[in-house]
Amino acid sequence: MRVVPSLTTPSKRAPRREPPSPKKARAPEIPASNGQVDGAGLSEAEIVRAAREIIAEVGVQGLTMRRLSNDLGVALGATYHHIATKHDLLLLVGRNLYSEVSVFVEGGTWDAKLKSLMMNQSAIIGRYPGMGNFLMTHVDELVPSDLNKTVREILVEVGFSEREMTALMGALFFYVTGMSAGGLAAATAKVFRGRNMLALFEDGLDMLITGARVRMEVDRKAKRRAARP
Amino acid sequence: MRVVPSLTTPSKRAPRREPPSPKKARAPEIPASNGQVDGAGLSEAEIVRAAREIIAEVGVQGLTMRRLSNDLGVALGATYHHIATKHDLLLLVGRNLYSEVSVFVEGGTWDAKLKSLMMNQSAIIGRYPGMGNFLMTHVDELVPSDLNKTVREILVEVGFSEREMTALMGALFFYVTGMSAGGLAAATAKVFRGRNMLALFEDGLDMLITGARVRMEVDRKAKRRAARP
DNA sequence: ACCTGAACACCGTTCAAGT
DNA sequence: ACCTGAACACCGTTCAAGT
Repeated sequence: MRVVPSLTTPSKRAPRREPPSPKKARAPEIPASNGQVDGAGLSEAEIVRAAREIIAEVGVQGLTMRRLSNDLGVALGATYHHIATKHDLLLLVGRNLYSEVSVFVEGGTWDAKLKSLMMNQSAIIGRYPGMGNFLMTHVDELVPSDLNKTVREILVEVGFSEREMTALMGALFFYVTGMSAGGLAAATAKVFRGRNMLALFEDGLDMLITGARVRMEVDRKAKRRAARP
Repeated sequence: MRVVPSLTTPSKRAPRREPPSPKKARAPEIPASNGQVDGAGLSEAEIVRAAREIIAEVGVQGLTMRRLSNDLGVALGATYHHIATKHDLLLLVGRNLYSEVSVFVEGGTWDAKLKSLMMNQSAIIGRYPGMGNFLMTHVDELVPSDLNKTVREILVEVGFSEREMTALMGALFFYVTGMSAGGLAAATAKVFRGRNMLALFEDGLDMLITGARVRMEVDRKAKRRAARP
């Protein structure tokens, strides 16, 4: 799975991309009043879309500002006119991915909802090799995300204290993102020798949620007792 | 904390390292019968030690094969004569770190032992910026480690089933390593706005272990019931 | 404002040549 | 066997110059 850049790979570069066409071949449209026609000129959204495509194919490591520009049909400098650094671009991609996770929340009970959300997140991030890794190291630059808010609402409603909630959210984030980044991807991993990685992922998730429930209930009881005279 | 390579940093390189001295200044010793005197000539162990030093100072990103060679007082090619790739070097460093985690296990009960082990791991890995991140993505190339075996023994002894154990170990790994890599490092992170990151780390750990205990006990009872006529 | 072409200062990795 | 010097094929980022 992992490409070790060594003797075995004579040239890392793909056979050769199509030469930089003088723009995306698209019907010339009447310039809209906002001055930004869909597809005419580079837009942040278009760059992010192209970046996602590349990452899905060759991972974050394979995403190169040059290759990105090539796919967009522009010179390297043009891309840099819209995005300051590769780091910024990955941040945009990350936010873009998170916005897709919380669209549909399945399940009735809070834990079912939470679980579906997390499985969803892992599935989406897992599709983009190297992204989980990046997200992990840059949590602080990525929140608050929509997903974050959604999870928060679910937990507050069932009576989680701020402290327990924060702990659970942190644990969930690192477990899910880490699994998507490292474990789930390598299905043949020997760490969890035995079977089905997805089943193991679910087991761990259940474990975490169970622990959170127990602690939450203990916390609740303690509060009720304190409230009684 | 994070160095964004941009305008603000005119030159990423440090002021200038000492010029490559014609070898580590050390007393010439009688060549031992195994042909490998301590410090004479490069050894894998010495390279790993130097690499750890650099990573501790400037992170995995700052670890450069050139800088490493410079610190070792040899040419770039010399380092490559002992280590095939940077990837391999990081693997060696990772294993080296893990070997230090499981040296002392504190606590009497299994969960206390487990917790001390995990806190220990997080402390060690947290000292080497970027390592957690690397370990995360290369779990499969790093096990079985001593730490892995130690944890396994603890869990088997208290009666964890293979399945529950694997799930817990996976969850622990990603939680602890992820936290060390992303959350714990950025003490000023807004994600866990509020307070003490270390306390939150402990809360999450407790949550995870609690969940594991509950599931383990349920599993045990089910087995006992099945055994009864 | 937006884009091109070309450069700068790095990387990891390889390799002929020396001892 | 072990090491040096120098190269190769990349990177991310910048920037004068064009339109």
